[in-house]
Amino acid sequence: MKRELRKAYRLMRREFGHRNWWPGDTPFEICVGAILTQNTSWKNVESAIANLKAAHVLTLRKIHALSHDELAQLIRPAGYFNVKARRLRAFVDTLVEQHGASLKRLFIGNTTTVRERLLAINGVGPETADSMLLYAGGHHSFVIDAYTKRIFERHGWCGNDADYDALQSLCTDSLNQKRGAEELDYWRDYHAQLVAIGNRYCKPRNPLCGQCPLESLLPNQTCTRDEQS
DNA sequence: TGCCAGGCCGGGT
DNA sequence: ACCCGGCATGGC
Repeated sequence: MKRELRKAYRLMRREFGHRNWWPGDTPFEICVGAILTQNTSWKNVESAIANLKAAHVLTLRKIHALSHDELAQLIRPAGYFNVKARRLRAFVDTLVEQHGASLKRLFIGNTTTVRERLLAINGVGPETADSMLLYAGGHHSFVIDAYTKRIFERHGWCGNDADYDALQSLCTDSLNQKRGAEELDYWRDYHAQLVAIGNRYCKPRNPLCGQCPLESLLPNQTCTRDEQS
């Protein structure tokens, strides 16, 4: 199993090259993107981010100063704009009130502590927290998402009942052969590769297309659909 | 046209 | 401890 997961990376990497992810010019922008992309396609998030940039408000202080309605309208293309405006505010409020308006300070400490800190913010769940930790904070915290679950389940690497923590443990325990910056890059790119696979090949209702680089890892070539049971 | 997208929260059992 | 409805736009 562990070997399978590492082999999967080599196959994806061969197909896509190093993804050099996450889209975002600054750590703060990455955090904003992490909240905006909740249950939403990245395309819509790009347009919301573009609005924030065009309005020159993509900074901690500026967002902090915006009214709810101003913020909500700017991020409208990302969907759930009222909810997400509230969540962005909760995030920047916490930064300002508890961490001296400094992202850097938010990320100081061991990964477990910082993760708890993030999860305590209303609107920041496991995936959002791990995305911030891994891509903005430089912490070794593996990101699990809907793609990860779908791909792992399809390949028999987890059951239908696997929850976030189970999948994260699986990844962490299987992909921890490297150290330091090398592992950080590995985990960042691994998740990026899964997203690429998910966007390209592993859609919910799509059968296998015969093109997916992970196809050779399937336990049973005759099993071509998600919903077998 | 309906279904889906890189979740998370709050209220009800 | 689960289960579920709600949240909303844009792309195919």
